[in-house]
Amino acid sequence: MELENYLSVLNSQQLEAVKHEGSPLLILAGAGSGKTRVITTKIAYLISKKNIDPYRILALTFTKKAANEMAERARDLEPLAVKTPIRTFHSFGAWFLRNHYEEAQIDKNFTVYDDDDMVTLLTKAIPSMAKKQASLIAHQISLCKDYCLTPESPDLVKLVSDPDFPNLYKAYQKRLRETGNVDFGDLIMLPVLILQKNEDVRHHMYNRFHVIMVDEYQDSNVAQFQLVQQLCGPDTYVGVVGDDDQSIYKFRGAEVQNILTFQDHFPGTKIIKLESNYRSTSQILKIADDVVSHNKSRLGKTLVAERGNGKRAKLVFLPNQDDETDFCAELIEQSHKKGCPYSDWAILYRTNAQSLGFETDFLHRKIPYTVVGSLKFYQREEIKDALAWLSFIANPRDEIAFRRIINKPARGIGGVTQDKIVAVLRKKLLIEEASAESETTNANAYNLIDSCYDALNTLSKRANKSVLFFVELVTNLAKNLDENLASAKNVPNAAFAKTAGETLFDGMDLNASQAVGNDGEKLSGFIETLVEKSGLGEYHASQDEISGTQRVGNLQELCNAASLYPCNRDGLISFLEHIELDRTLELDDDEVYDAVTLITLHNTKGLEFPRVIITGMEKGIFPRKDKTEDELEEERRLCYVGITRARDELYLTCCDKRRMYGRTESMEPSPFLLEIAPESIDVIGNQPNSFKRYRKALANNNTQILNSQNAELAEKWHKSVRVYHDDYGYGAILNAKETEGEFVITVQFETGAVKHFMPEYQAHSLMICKE
DNA sequence: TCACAGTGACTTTTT
DNA sequence: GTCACTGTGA
Repeated sequence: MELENYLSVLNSQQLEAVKHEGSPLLILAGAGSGKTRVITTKIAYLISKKNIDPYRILALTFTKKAANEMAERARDLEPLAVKTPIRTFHSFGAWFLRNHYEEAQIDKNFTVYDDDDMVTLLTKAIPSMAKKQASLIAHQISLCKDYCLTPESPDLVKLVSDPDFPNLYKAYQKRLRETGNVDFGDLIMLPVLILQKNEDVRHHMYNRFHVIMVDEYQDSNVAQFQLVQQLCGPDTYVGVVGDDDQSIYKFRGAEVQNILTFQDHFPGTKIIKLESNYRSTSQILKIADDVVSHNKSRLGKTLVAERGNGKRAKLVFLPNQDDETDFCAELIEQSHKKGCPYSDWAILYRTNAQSLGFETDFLHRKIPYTVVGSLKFYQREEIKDALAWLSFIANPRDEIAFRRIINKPARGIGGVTQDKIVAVLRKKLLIEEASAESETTNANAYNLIDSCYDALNTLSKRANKSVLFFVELVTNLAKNLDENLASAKNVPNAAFAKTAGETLFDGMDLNASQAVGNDGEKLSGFIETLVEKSGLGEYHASQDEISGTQRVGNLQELCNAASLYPCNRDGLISFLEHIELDRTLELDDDEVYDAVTLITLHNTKGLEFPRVIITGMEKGIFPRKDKTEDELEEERRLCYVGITRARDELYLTCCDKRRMYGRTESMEPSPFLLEIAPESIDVIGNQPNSFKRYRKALANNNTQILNSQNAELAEKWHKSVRVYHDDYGYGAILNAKETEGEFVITVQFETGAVKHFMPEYQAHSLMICKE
């Protein structure tokens, strides 16, 4: 279809946003208002109508899924958009660092440490630290990096008050640099620091990117904001899209201020609001609005439904979680019998753990499903082992990977021996640092293989033999990979060599999964060899026999995932990077089939489904227990996100009892359920008493009341009830409402005095008079 | 250095 | 109920 036709289907605000130029642009886009359409159309428009080189447009998103979808849609509109880098923030950061590894003082072949690796590294950097404390510190370090604060930043104390923390952070950074690797936070923070310091790099970026677009801007953190800021030169066009009501990543450093103060940082910003919702029916939107309107801190906007009234949503009360599973399964089975595809359905939950019950039941009933965003696969021991091998071959200074693989299967190389070898490496690095030879760190840098050799004569006879065996194993495997390099040298660039109008040798196009030739050796073959030769295969096969697990099968799965990558170092690095930046296991294309989606609420951002069931709508689960007022608002936004994923049908389920920690607990309905106006939703099943009481109070016009405990009080202490107080005598209730979570009544006494009480705490002095 | 058994902690949410 | 960590004995 011609672009004109695409422009003609846009509403006036969308069209304005697409055509806007000349100043920074902030699009405030409600859920389902077609913001992805606006971004993709804008990209196509810039390329075909404004003659912008597709290479010079950069689009940034938060998840791989969103990036892929955006790329696909842009390409459909304008084939040249295939050259436009549409990336996640983190994959952009990784690309940037591969091109500037020297400035960043990291290894060219760096890999990315995840949270677990951070914790392990911390315990090695500071041996006295217990694991629990290490997790806390690791989390705090991540948060600091989200705010782009180095150990030297004076603002560090604002985030973490512990006076010892800067030193811990510093020690961690030093150890991390020694490995040559980076963590997630570095992928954003290091580029910012380099750009701030280095004018040449900055100008290079100004030349490289003339247009920068950011999606889901409400979830950007301070570091990401600074990155965008640094990338923008005086002539760069910047456009961001976001919705403050959908900001759900504060816990990870997301800063709503970024969207609220965008205009201050980018003067002359044009703001365009998109308030027409093309996704959900108005019944569903009404519920979403009922809930989110209880938030105090929001810009405030009202979505207008463009899709008619639709079906009423249903609130379903169920005895326990098994009934919840059954209810969902039967609902889906029935609709499937009537011809509705499984893929119309999505089951949403607050925590990953909740997927388990659905998985087992669906397996049993033969309902096909996919679990989206589950990290489980890459958390499996055997997968971590294989990935550690790959990481170590990619970067032999990777201490964490080294420790993981050197003694697995057991070769008699324990912690003491490992420490010795690592100490040799660290000593050497220290000497190098002192003699300032750091420029030569990369190509033939001293690594753990070298230090293994150097440590040999200090080891016991047994350890000596094992270490020798290990280093030879690694060397041989690495040779395997490097020999392939010669034959497959040009494979990665081949796919682009012909199409590139202008060649930019910065690897931004390098997408291994597209670039592997049909005939070239595949990386999967290498991994198979590795699994066999390293003894991992045998080791895990025996584990399978002992406990009936599927480890060998999982390892095979990992090999399959690598089949799209060429068998050389570049292929290995891109494979690892791909996995590190997107832990969700992708299905092979031919395996895409009709299935129910099981997904956490967080993961649904940017997605939509015809039929949605939000499960576990119980206090303590959703919202989670011990939330402060601010966090409660974020949970409420999460609820809003969940509701607005639904196109046509919405179900909310709430259980009376739920098994937790192996115990069965009695649950209360989620306060969010109480916020939905009774006329907006049909109720099915046995309403809990607290819920009934609340609704009754609501009917008595006590609309203020939020929590069910107070609803109980409100039933007794409502307006115009006569009371007697020990000190003030007789009176009548003027007003009853909830203030800051407490139930407060106002009483007019016969003496004329007006007093406020919390009846909950006045049982001894205040009583209701019988009529 | 390793295997096993007992204990305790535990569940957010993700790139 | 499950998983991971710790300490003990071989």
